[in-house]
Amino acid sequence: MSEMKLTIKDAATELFYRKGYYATSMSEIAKACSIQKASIYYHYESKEALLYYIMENTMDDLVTYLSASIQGLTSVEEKVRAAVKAHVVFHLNRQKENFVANTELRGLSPEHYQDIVAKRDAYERIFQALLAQGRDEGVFDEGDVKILSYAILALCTSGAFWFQQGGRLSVDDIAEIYERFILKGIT
Amino acid sequence: MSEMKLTIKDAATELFYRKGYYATSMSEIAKACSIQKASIYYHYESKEALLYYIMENTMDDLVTYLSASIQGLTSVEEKVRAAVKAHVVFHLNRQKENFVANTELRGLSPEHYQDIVAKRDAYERIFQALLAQGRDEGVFDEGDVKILSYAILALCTSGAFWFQQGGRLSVDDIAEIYERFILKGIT
DNA sequence: GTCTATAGAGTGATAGAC
DNA sequence: GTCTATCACTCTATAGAC
Repeated sequence: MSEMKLTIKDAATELFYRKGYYATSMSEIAKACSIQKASIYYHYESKEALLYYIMENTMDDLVTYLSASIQGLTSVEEKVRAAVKAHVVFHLNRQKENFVANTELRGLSPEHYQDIVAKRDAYERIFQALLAQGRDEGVFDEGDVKILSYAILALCTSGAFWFQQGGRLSVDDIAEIYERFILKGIT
Repeated sequence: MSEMKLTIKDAATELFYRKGYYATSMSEIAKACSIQKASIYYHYESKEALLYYIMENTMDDLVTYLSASIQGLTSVEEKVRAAVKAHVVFHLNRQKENFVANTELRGLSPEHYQDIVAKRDAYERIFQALLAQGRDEGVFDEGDVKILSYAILALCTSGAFWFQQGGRLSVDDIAEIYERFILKGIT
């Protein structure tokens, strides 16, 4: 990826995060990069392609990070703990792009929308499989696995909506609070 | 409130929910009401005023509903249970306007934004006071009251993002799942 | 209260020079 | 790769007739 292509992506992420996708114009993105708006179209086909590009990268990295975080662990409880921690850490460390990926789905074309939702569903299924395994092994409570997974992910994602870098609590502090809360809730 | 004013509000709520505030035009709202877009301005000063009106009503009703739901209860655990249930039930029964109130804050003018955020903060403080009371009485675990309140509210609000009327689970089913999960998490 | 007509500004995207 | 210029369109909002 060329330097300017990356600069544009970062500027767009920041603006989509702060103002929203529809409220952000190509002129504003261009201004943030000190180029003309026409120049963006050399790097990206359209505004929607730019949004898709941000989301696609975020989702792919998220799945990769989660998979790496639970690999090698043996007990299902360990795995869920690690998965929760990974989700929280990823969402807080890459707060802006995750916020965009979670709130601007409606900005995508139907094809791109389907693509991102498919990635999100695959990601959710990893959590659902762990919850089902824990339930079957008798480690976790009975409970509706789908609803529980939605609850856990919504909870862990919500940090990205209010977290402030350099604030009172560190990323690890917050990850630990959520981890304890969730494990108590399901075991 | 006149009949047409209400019709416009409902149509706008539906469209803001489905397409988002910025992606919805006054023409679309007008079309959904079978009037011309200019006629909307007889009832509402601007598009932003319409958004504010929706949010203000929702927040005021939410606070009223919560207050009524916990009034008369004595133990702090009872109160938290009732508060959680009230929050979930309100958000599922009035799903669309709650979704809008939670996702379109950036569409408001600075003054209106402050106003709605103040209402939201006041609402959150009711939960925070209950959590602090429970912690002081030794009924609940030690824990960061602010972070916990954000977690609980994000969790209970998230139902409004995926809930489908007439689906597999009823409003009461979901309220009960969340209630159990949260009470186990904090006690 | 609702209409038609339009002002006035901004939008995403493209053409073609350099 | 970036620029200037512009197209074609949409948007919110207003003026004034009825």
